[in-house]
Amino acid sequence: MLQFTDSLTGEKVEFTPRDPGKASVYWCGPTVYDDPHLGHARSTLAFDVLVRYLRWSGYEVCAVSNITDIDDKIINRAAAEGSSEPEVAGRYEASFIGQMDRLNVAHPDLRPRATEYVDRMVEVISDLVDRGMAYTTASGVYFDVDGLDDYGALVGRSVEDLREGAGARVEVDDDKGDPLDFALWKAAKPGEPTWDSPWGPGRPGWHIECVAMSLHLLGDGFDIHGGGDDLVFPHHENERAEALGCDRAFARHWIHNGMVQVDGEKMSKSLGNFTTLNDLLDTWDPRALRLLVLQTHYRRTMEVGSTTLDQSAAALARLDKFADRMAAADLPETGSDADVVDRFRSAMDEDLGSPQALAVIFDAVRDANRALDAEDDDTAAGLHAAAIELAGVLGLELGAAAAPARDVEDDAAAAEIDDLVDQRLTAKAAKDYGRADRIRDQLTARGIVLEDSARGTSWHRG
RNA sequence: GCACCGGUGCCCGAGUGGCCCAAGGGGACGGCCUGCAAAGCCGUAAAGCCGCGGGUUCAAAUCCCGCCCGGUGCUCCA
Repeated sequence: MLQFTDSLTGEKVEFTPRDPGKASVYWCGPTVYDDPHLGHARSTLAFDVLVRYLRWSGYEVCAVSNITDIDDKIINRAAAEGSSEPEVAGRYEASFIGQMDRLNVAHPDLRPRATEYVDRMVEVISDLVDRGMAYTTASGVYFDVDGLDDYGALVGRSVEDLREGAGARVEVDDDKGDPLDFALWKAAKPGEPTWDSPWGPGRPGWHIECVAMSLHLLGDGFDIHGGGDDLVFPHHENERAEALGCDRAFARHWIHNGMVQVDGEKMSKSLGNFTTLNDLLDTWDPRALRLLVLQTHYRRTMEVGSTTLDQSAAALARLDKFADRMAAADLPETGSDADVVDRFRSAMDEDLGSPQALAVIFDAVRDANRALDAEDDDTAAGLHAAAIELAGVLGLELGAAAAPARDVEDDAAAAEIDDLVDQRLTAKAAKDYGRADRIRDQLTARGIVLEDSARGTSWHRG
């Protein structure tokens, strides 16, 4: 039985879905104003694994993740580059999806866009106004935090506490009755995209889109709402306030993933330790990043850097070699080793313990290799099947065939290298090892690594 | 400043009262393989006590208090 930490209570809860056998999951997708970064990757991977695991566990899952395609930053970007908001949003939505595809992230069942939900947002806001939970000013419509008993419950702070912090740091907007109140609808400003509303032309505030979309697509009291830790406040707190302000049951459970650090520091553009995902995935196999993410528990802060990526790439290479070795061994067809599967399930059921789950897989790999060495093909087959199946549950496909295609080598250079490799083999056959080694050294100096095997010699760039 | 989260071997990182004299991965070392290597497989060592100082307990990496360090949040960043 799956248990996970519900960030609303901070306690582990047993997952008991609203509808038996079904799981409804919503997590916050990106605001598409720039290329995705490591943080997006980690968060998306975390929920990808959650969804995959729920499915594998037998749940019928409906997974929803949004695209926020209207927002201050998108407007600013469009203005800065002299293009339009839809153009900016479209470009970075495509960028996001493209990078997530490289990471083998399963597409959510539904991927709603904020701009497609403005009417429904207006409905939610109207409801809040009718119920006296929100008020109108010249600059827009604001949510009245005092109307809700447990505002601050998600972030674990009292209204007074939050107000103190807000008063200390935030410019209080004259229009707002309380510094904690937040905009549901922003009145139109020159040059900004606008939609019609009962309060005049304008655009939706933040937070509101996720409420409109999640409740519409998954229904009241859906199971799990997730996102990065940094969204807990104010984003998720405010979403919750909006839904509860309408007297509607919101997410039954909340799951938040930890942040990413680079070299022990906050990852940010200004620190210059920031690699775009795109560049990173050009340099490392996307599966190495997934493996790295899985090796850290999802709630913890994790370290990403060239060192840790290299380490994961090495581990991945071992898994690929394992898969290839077993595939070549012509093992009997068999199901996954039941004990390994059980241990994997125990690990994942315990707050999605992917690090331990991975340990189970690595143990199976070692044991399968040992079994194959001992010519115990039946044992090897069951362990191999389990390792492949369970890695798949985590979104990892193994084997050289699963690795991304390398850049096509320059034909002339490749032909020359092939020729040298042949010459070396000839020398070896003649037991002229001095010459064979000189050729190998020459190739090594060019960054070419040779691998001899019973089937001949292959080479790759080191 | 306030709040929350974290500090575990050379590195990444599990573990949150006894099953821990602490998983797994990387690296190191040794063996097998090889003409020798590389790759691969197997194995071994490595934390003198899990940031520092107190305390609770029969028992703590795990709970409490203080301190140091890192991160996140405090109006729009996953």
